[in-house]
Amino acid sequence: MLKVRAQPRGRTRERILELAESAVLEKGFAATSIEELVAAAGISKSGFFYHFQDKGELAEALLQRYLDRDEAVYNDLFDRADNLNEDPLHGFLVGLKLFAEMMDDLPHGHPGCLVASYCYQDQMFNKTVRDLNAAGVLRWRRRFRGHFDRIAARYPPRVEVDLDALADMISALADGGIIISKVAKDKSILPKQIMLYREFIRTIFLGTETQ
Amino acid sequence: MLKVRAQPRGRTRERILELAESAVLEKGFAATSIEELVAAAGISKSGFFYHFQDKGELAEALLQRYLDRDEAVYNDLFDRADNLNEDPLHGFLVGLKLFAEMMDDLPHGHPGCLVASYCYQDQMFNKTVRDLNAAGVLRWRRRFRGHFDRIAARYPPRVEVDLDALADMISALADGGIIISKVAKDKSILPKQIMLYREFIRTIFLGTETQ
DNA sequence: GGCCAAGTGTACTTGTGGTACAGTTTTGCA
DNA sequence: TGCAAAACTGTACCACAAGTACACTTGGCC
Repeated sequence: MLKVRAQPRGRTRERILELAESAVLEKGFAATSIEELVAAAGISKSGFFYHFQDKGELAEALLQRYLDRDEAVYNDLFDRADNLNEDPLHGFLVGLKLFAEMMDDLPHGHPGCLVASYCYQDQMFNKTVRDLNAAGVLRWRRRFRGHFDRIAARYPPRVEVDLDALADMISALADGGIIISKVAKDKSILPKQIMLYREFIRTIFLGTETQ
Repeated sequence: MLKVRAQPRGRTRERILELAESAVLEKGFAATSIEELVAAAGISKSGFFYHFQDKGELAEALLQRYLDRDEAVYNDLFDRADNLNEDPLHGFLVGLKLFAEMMDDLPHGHPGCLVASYCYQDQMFNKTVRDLNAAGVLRWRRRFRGHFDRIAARYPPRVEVDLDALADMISALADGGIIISKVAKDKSILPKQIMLYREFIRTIFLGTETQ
């Protein structure tokens, strides 16, 4: 190596995580080699093992970072939407619209969901990572279930639905929408699915006769 | 090897494909080794390469088989439901219910969707495989779009929706539902999502006031 | 009794994960 | 300014799995 320059705290680790995330989303975890990561990050193999004990620790850090970021972004988005509006239903509908717009604004479409990626490589990971993944899904359910409880208190549902299932539906639709978008190479599919979900929520709590 | 017994035509190949499919759905394609497959199939490594030129050919055959089976199963299911009922809407609603029940009856939940698995390991595959995957998604869209055209002719939609997006929604929800089911380790999630979708279809074409 | 599908056996190359450890540079702080 | 700790580098290894190549063998069937 020509340049030998230690980075400020945490910088290199972040860079590795960033590179690893996109590689994992494109090829999967098993096919992402440490060697390609260190080459891209411009460090040596030893540098990698300075930051992570082994590849499994990378997997864990990667997912933890993803879940943390995800939660921060969507908490912010739905809180902002809620604060714009007194009514819980209309606040949530604004949130869903912002969500759809955010997905629409991604220049190359959504890069992929680590939870989904890990799900299809389950056996590669230890219990800690699998539990982390499960907790991520349940967190989404709880977040949206909270919205629906507040909404249902004011707007009795016009359709008989299980509110937990309705909360899971947004996770399923987002993960599925990402996949269909990626496979069909049409980035507009995901935001459209979010907007369809929004339409469903609207008819559940407001009915169809009000249109 | 102690036993040297050639199998009747196609038998061994099928066995490899069967073993490969479940292994790929559990660990991903890259992490599925040829060695473990041949060990499980009770043949030698050379035997594998007699049936498949390389690992890529296995990937292709695997996906092709999956898509063919998938199409046969769902064509049969929705055709049967349609023939039970004169009305296109009610026939389709019966089909969705059968679909949900089928998912509910799987003893260990849905084993996973190869399309989704391949999607998150995209860079591992050649163009043929990727095109095959995309064609699979478009086939689902066309199938359901056909249903909606027939339904909408008789029941003007009560909610403004894009029928192509509505057709994609079932693919997204199925793929997403599989993921959420697997990650949360709750096999009931997927059938519930299908039934929620069914409820959405019902309100779109019948409205909420008829309930 | 010969053909051919369906294999076996063996040897090889390459890539990857992981270990070990001594040395070097940079940063942050007092 | 000086020093300890952090953040690396370089080199040299090991074990093993993936994948390749190819000559050889077996058994069923017409």
